[in-house]
Formats: sequence, C-alpha cells, structure tokens
Amino acid sequence: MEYDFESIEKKWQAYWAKNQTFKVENDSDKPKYYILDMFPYPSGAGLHVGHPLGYIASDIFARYKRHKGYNVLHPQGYDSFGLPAEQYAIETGQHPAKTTKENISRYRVQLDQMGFSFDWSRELRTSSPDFYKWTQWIFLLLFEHYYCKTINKALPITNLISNFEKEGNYFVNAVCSPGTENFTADQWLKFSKVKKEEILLNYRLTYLSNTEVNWCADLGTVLANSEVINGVSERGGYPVTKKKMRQWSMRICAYAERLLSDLDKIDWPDSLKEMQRNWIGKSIGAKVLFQIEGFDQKIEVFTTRPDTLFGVTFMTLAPELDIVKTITHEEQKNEVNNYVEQTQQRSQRERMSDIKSITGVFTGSYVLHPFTGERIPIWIGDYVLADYGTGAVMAVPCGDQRDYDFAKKFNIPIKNIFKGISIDKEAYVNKENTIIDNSDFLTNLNCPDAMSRIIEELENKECGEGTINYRLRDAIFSRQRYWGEPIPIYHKDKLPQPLNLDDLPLKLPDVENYLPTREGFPPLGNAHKWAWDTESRTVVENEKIDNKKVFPLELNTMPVWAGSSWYFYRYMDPYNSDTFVGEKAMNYWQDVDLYLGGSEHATSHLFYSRFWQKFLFDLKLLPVDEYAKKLINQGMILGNSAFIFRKPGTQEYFSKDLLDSVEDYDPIRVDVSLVNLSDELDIDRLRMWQKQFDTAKFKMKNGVFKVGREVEKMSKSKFNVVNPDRICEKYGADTLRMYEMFLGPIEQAKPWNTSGITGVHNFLKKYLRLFYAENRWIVNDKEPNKKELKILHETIKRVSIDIENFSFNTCVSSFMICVNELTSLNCHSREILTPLTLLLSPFAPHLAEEVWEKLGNKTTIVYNSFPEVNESYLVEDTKNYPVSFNGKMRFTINLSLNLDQDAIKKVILEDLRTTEYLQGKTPKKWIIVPNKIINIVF
RNA sequence: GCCUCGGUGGCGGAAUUGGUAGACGCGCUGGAUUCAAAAUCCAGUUCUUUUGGGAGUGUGGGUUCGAUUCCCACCCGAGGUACCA
Repeated sequence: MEYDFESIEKKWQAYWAKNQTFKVENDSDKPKYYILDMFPYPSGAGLHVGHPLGYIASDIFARYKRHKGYNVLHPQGYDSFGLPAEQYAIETGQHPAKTTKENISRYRVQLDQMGFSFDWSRELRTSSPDFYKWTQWIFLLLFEHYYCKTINKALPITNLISNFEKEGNYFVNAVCSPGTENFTADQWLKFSKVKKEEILLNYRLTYLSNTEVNWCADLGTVLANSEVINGVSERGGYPVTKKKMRQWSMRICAYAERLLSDLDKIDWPDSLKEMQRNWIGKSIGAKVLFQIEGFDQKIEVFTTRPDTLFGVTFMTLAPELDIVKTITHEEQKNEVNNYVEQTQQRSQRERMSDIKSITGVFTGSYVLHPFTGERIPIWIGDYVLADYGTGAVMAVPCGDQRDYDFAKKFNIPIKNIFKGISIDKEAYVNKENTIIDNSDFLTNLNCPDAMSRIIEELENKECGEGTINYRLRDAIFSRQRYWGEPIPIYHKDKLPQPLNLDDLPLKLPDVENYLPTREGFPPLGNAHKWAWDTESRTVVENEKIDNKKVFPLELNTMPVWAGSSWYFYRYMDPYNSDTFVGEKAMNYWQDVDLYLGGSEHATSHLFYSRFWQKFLFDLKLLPVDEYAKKLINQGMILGNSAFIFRKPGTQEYFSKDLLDSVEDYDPIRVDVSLVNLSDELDIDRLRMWQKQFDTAKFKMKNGVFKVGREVEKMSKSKFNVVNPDRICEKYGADTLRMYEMFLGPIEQAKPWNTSGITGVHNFLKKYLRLFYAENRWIVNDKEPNKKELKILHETIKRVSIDIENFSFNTCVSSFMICVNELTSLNCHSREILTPLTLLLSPFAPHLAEEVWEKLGNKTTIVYNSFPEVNESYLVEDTKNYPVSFNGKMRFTINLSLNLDQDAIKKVILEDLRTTEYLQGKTPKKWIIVPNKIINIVF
C-alpha cells in the first residue's frame, strides 16, 4: 500500500471534528492537566512554519498526557487586537474587525490541517466584546485599588479613604507616585472633591500621568520604538520627536519585590527568570539629598555606592529633567538649550549604546556636599536617563568608569578615596578588600562598613537614607490607537470616572478614519457617538455632552498585553456571562501546568501577566499567585531570505556567482518561492511578481541565475515566509509535524530548511511497510524474539524519557532507529507493532490512528494507555568483551561486571601482559571512573 | 551599550555528572534492481596524509591524567531593550 497521507489525514481530521474527540469537561475522575500555547496574532500573511513549532510540541505533549490518563485542557484562541490590522485599515479603509475575522478563518483552516488536538469549543478572541468586557472589568478593579506596603497586597481604595479621614496620609504605608504631598486628617476633610480625586490618583494601581511618546507629525500618529529608525519613521522616513502626553499607567512597581521573589516558585527556564530579575533590577543603596546652592530645592540621587560619597566631584542630571531649566545660569543657557534639543533627537537606546562619545554641559549651578559643604558643579549629560532612579547621579570619578571618563574629558578634578590604589589610568570599581581614604569619618573603614556608617549618618542628618531601588518602571497603559479595548472611563471635571461592571462591555465605536484627529487626539476622537450618559448609562452622541449628565469618554485604548494578561483563565469557562471565570471551573483547573511560547515575550507578556495574576490573587479572585507552573520556550524559526544583486543606478541584476566581476552592488530581496532548491531564480515568475522587474536585465552564468542567501527572522516583509500548506500538500501533516520536531532542540532558534524533510517522510513510509507490503497486510501473530523485544522496549524507554524532557528531536531519531532495526530483522509481529503505534501516535497522529484501526481496534487511539518499559528485556549480554583496548592506554570496562577497583586493575594487567604495550613497566597512576573509562599513566 | 541564548563535518544536529566527538537525518560517492527513470535496498562519507600517522567542536589562554562540556578574555550570530506581536 502506498502512503496515501492525503486521504488518511482528511479522514481522521473529519472523524475528530465530528466526534468532538478533544472536547474536555470541567470535571473528571482523572487528574487534570492544562497545556497552554501562546495564542497567535492573526496576521494577513497567514500562518507560517514558525507558528506551529510550539503548537506541535504542545500537541505531542497533550496527546501523551491523554495516553497517560489525564483530563487534558488544550485550548486555542486569537490575540486579535493589534497594530498591523489597524495599519491595514488606515491604508485600505477596511474595518479591522473584518480583516481580522478573515485572517482568523485562514488560520483555523491551516491549524486544522496539521491535526492539532485543540478543544475548539473553547476558542476565544481578545477583540470580542464578550471577552474584553472582563479585560475592562480588571482595569476597573485596578483603578479601585491601591497597594498597601504593610500587608503587601492590594486593598480597596475605600480603605485608603477611611484612613485619610482618620489620620491623613502620614502613617499610610502605601505605594504612591513620587512627590505625593503629605496631609493630616483635618486637611483631607477640607480638601475639595477634585483635590481628593487628584490625591487618590497618586495611589490607584492604574493612574494618569504625563509620559513621553514617539510622535510623528507627518504621519499624524504615535509610533512604537520598533517603527522608528535613526530618528525617522520606518515608513516614509519622516522625523519623529518626543511628545509628552497624559496617559494611563499601571503601578507594576508596587509588585516588584513579589515579582522578583516568586520567581523561585515556578519552573520556568533559568535564563528567562534571569531576564526578569535583571528587568526588575533590584539594587540596594541609599538616596542622598543635595542642597542646591542659592535655591530652596534639593536634588535627590540614588547610589549603590554611598560609601564613596566623599569622592563626589560633580553631579550629572538627565537633560530632560524639569529642574534643569530652573537652575541653569544665564551665561550657560544657550549651550544647555542646544544640548537638551540634541538629546531630544536621540533615542534612549542610542544614548545607552553610545559609550564612546562623552558629551555634557555645565549648568552654572552647584550643589553643596551634605558633609563637607563643598561646592559641587552640576552638569547635564545624556548618559543619564530621566526615568532611571531620580534622573540624577552623584558622580564619583575615582569609583566609576563613566564618571572617570567624563571628568577627564571636561577637566573635572578626580579625588582618590581608595587607600593604596592608583587611579591614574582608570577608575577603581572593586569594593572587596578596599579601604576608604580621604573621607572624614569613613577613612580607614572597609567598603561594607563605610556603607552602613554613611547611611546611619545620612539618616541622622536627615539628608538621605538607606533604600532599595528598582530599574523597573511603571507600565504605560494608554495607546493612541483604534484597534484595542476601549478604556471604561469617562471624564468629568477633568477627572477620570469609572464605569460600573453593569455598563460593560464598553464597545469599540465605529469611526470613519483610523488615524488620530486633526487636533492630535487618538482615533476614537473621530467617533460621533462616544459620550457617556450617566443617567441612562449608555453611550450617546457627542453633541449631547452637557457637563451635567453626559460626559466625554476616554479616547485612548488599551495595549495588546491587556487581553493576553489573563486570557488563560477564560479558557476554563469561556461562555460565562456572569463572571470572568466560574468558581467551579476555576477550582477544578486552578492553573496552567505547562505553558509553551517564545522567549521574546520574557519581559513583556510573561511579565505583565504575572503582575495581573498577583493583583487578582490579592483580591481572592484567583486561587494561586503564579498562573503557570512550568514554562518551555520554543525557539524562533528563521527564514532563508533570497537576494539578487543590482548595480547601483541601473536595472542590471547579477547572478551571485558573477559578483567577483562587479565593483559595487545593492542586495535586493526577492520572494523565496521564486527560487528552487539549488538557489536558481525563476526570472519569468519574478517579472510577474513585481512590476519593477519588467525592464530589468539579468546577467547570468551558464544560463542560470543564482541568488544569495541570508538567514533572518521569518517575516512577511522579508519575503522569506514559508507556508506550511504546501508541505502539507506534498508530504502530509504527519511528516511536517515530525520534521519540525526533528529540526533541532525545541528551545533553539533554527533556520527553516526543507532539504531534510524527505528523510522524515521516508521514515513514515518505512514504518507503514512494517504493516503492508505489496498491497498486502503482513502483520502476523508470531511470538517476538528477544532481540525484537529489546528493540521495542529500548525505544519505549528512550521515547518516554525524551517526551518528558521535551527532547523531541532525539525522540524522532529513536523512532527511526527502531523502525530501521525492525525492518532489517523482518519483524512484523503484532505484539511489537501495536505498542509501537501507540508510542508514535503523539507525533504522527493520523497515520497512527489509521494503522490502529487496521490492527483491529475499535476505539480511537487518543484515550489509550501508553506502553510501559519492561526493563528485563534491556539487560546486556556482557560476557564477550570484558576489556577492550584502543591503543591509547585507555580501556573500557563494561560495568555490568561489577568489579571493584583492584579486580579491574588485575584484569587489565593480565590482559596487557600478552600485548606489546606493557613491556615490563609498572603503572604509576590509575584513573578509574566508575562506568566509564580507565586511563593508565606509566 | 546592557540583559539572555547560541557557535560541533558540505548541511540540520547527537554526545548522562568532564571520559572512544560526529548518533540520527539530509546531501554526496559507489554498487544492486531497471530498457531507462522514479522508488527501494546495500556499502562508504570530519579534514589531511608520505597510509605510520597528524589535526579537529568560533578564536586565544587556563584548570585537569583527560575539556564540545569547567574558568578567563575576545570574535561572530539570534532574541529582548519598556507603544511590533
């Protein structure tokens, strides 16, 4: 029988769909297991071969867990809000809801084609109002809570208000925005309603503040950092500037410590946890207040090295700080303004990356050293970032290389405060075994002692204190976009007012134009019907705004990470209209047992979702404070882009093997589907593909045009997307599934290359030939021999271990070895082939089901048990070779001999006596590694 | 720049705690079968060589009887870097 994968796969996919084979109930006698994939963004390019990598792995594991007797929840959905759909809408005027729906249909067809065992009855979409109703609800919860530092959890804002009424905010230990003023209970009671609201906003877990965005005036929109290249927009090359806007933020910093310490609770990759730790960036040190000479103000700095306080010789501020304007002296004004302007044009990343150019300007002002009273000049420099710490650093050139280089460049004195250490050439950054010098009361102390002493003194003098700083910043939550969840807030007296749960969902209004308004308001500003009637509690036309009962609604929308921060709970109970997840479903499923997704989400989705989880846990809405017990990162699949080479200013293109004869050339990307496996370009199809090649001349060698190749991220814009559809057509889904697993370790990024796919396809054909030959069913009921049983049980053992360790590539190898061996032994025994089929079914489910049925089984393979290893078949027969010798004085001893060391030595010496190697010498040294190798030194 | 990961034949990749580097697959070479091709099967395949051997896991050092594995420095590639998803 030929391997007719097409009809086999169609047959079983239809069977699974018809019987709802993978539908799972919210209760069962079996233990539960929740396997989650990161849901895809449905882009217009369709699913490419990179998407299924993680889905195949999780599907294999889900099928394996079902075999092992678990009630497996394995859902899928779509992260369907996002920028590309909106950009497409701006270009074509099509509503994002329409294109998103079309894209989802295409994705679904492609996903089904690969035979995934998703429970599609639970599908969800973040852009559906039934779903985002609850995203909006969580936003409101965050708005109605603050973070109490005493008991370390979120509490209702009403608690805070009653505290204020009793004792003001002097004794309230809560996380608030910097610069929040202090007040007594009496003062609070006398504050106006507006003032009270303003103060509360400083405590709410989601709040309004002024933050910077990338503004592109020519495109009339805000850009993501990734859309900005060298200070201009990627599309069109228009200038981009920084603009301050009043935006919603999430007080994620309140959870910094818990987000850090709870990493120890979860089985996530160490590298990813390390990234999150560094992202939080906890550092212990002190804040120090410096009085500005001639001003009433102080500058606060954070330092991890307060022990070097007496080495300070200047201070550097971030150029964009407001205080810079205040303190700049008249004669420095021009220089400072120019510098600030220059800084505005550089991105933060540029400023951080550039360590070679040292720039800065003196402001003309001084601060006073808190202990010596010395005048310390205040500079500004773009290596200091406004949103890290306080945006000000005390510069200690002897102890910090950056400060050292700055001081050298601008001839600022460098004071040495380290005993016996030369700082002629570079700063001394070490703090171990270092004694402080020239530092008043710190002189002769070592660094740790100096650290605690100075903090004590700072606190006594009330000009500083020991403190912990985090690099983490609060998360900006506003987007000036159309295609996102509306923020359920209206504005009354310039203050935000929340809607109620009953008012939700607040549905996205229709607009005629998806760009921001002419006045620069977000796209929702184009909606005619976007005002809130507080009486009828409905959305009404903007004309009705009257300052009494109808008010404008919020124009910003939520970021993409909002929906993805909690979606995994909705799968448990996707149709519940009373609550975000029903109690019964929540108690049964609890959390995700295994989460699969890319490490590129390490400090975004995988971080924000932990934050929301902890918040909802504080409110007792969720049973656990970490949602995913185990996480596996799958590596990205890289595309193999194709290039042709154009002579600048001409329409002449050169084949890759002619480049030696060309002086200069521009590489131009062409679609990889126009190139065959030998890198030869189909020029006729290229001309059809893009108009620009109509008049092109192609210089080729021997009648063949070869392209250049480069490996990069698979992306529609790089024309290197490989679609799984064709491979499914040519080789079948089972081959694609096994091949993607065979490509390499699941966590590693790897280039897509189909040249090896025939090997996997041949394996499946070979596997089938164990059952059929020459159109005949050849499975027999012969008792298998020892050798065959050994092969089977070795394979069961290897495959089971490999699946548990997610080592799917070596697992596929084990299958290949097994089938090769059984083939060469001419083994067609039912007793061997039946368990082998079960073993293979997570990888090649369609073929396995087909064979399973032909073997006479009436049930589907899905809920069958998994074969167990019988170790007794694996015992080695060892008598034949006790000692082997490879000529390098190295011996392998088979361990099942179980000899002790002296016995091993005796065996070897006896063996050597008969060889030419010993020649009367006695060994000087023996190295005997149990189970391994023995080296003898003469 | 910073954080995280990776670098092994012509290619994708194997290699328990440091112990015979190159499993398995692709490709290539030769053979069988065939009128021929496809398919299939068998054998070989790190490089080099004077056929004794020598070299070899990005580069340069180090630790060790022994290093792909551990340590130090560097080079190259990928992902993230706070509004792509």
